[in-house]
Amino acid sequence: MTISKRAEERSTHRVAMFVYPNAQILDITGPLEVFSRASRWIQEHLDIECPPYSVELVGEERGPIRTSGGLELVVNCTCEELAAADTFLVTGGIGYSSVVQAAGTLDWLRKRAAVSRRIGSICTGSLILAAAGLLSGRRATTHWDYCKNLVEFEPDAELMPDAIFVRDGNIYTSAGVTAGIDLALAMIEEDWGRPIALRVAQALVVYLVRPGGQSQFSQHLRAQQRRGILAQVELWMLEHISEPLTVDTLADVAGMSARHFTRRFVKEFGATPAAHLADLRIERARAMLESDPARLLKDIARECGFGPDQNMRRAFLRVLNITPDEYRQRFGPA
DNA sequence: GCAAGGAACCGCCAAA
DNA sequence: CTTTTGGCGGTTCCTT
Repeated sequence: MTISKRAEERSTHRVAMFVYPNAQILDITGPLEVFSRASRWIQEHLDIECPPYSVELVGEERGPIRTSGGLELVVNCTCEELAAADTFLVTGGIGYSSVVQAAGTLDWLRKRAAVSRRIGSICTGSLILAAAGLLSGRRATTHWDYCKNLVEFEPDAELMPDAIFVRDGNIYTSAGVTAGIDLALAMIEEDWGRPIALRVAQALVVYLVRPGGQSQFSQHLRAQQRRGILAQVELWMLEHISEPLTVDTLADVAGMSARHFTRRFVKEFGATPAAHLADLRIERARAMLESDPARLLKDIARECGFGPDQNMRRAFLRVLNITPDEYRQRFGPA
């Protein structure tokens, strides 16, 4: 078993999670569970003296806070009290809207970011990082329904709307709710290597069934709800997705010139024809990876219109920041 | 991982 | 005059 350098250090890494009233309970408990379970597993199996991770909840004040689900959590460390944390995570939830207006808190967050090894956010926590100016010039993601807000807070961020999580330097952002679990697993993989992260993930899958990923929003359903010639073209694309499709072909189907078709398409879908086609193909491939563990990647690639499986791999990395194989291991049947 | 060729994209301009 | 549409050419991006 290969263990990264960091594993040989005999200190406990502090993971601080910034929470606030009306934070989303799963954003907090998901990563918390991953880090504590990993900590126990690593200490037990690698015979390490002190636990590799300790997690604490940090907030404006000590004491109970009510999460958006109505449950109370106890903040055991205030912002002022927090010593240097190795990993600093900002949770999401509807309460984010108050946090982004608190200049003092944002200022404090900037200072934490400067002294932490890595900063992460879950769900709408990305908007808090954006408001603090920490995502300027960075690739980032957030909950699919809040992508617009992220761009408003930080126009200089390079938004990756479909990614499960995105790492840019020492800043990690993740998509909605359960993606926080994937984020925590990625950090454990970085610290301890892939085999251990996978063992922790396997242990967790037993308890955590992924309740909501962006892939559950079927583009086919959305296409059927749209109206107009471009919607018909989109349905045609879905029906012919395994074939090689060019902009010229699609423009013919729409009965327009390629130039005009592209213009109309971008206006309607917010993406260029090729980019949207890639999204449709990736969604089809994701569904296959999630449901069919036996199907070969090269067959999935062909059926989804990627051609050789290298093309699918590149498309996955480009859009989701993860390879098809890794996607299957994380989200395929346990 | 790299180079070459091709496809996609986009700004610009003109015509209807 | 504005809006819609199509063509051209340079640049970027992707596939092979």
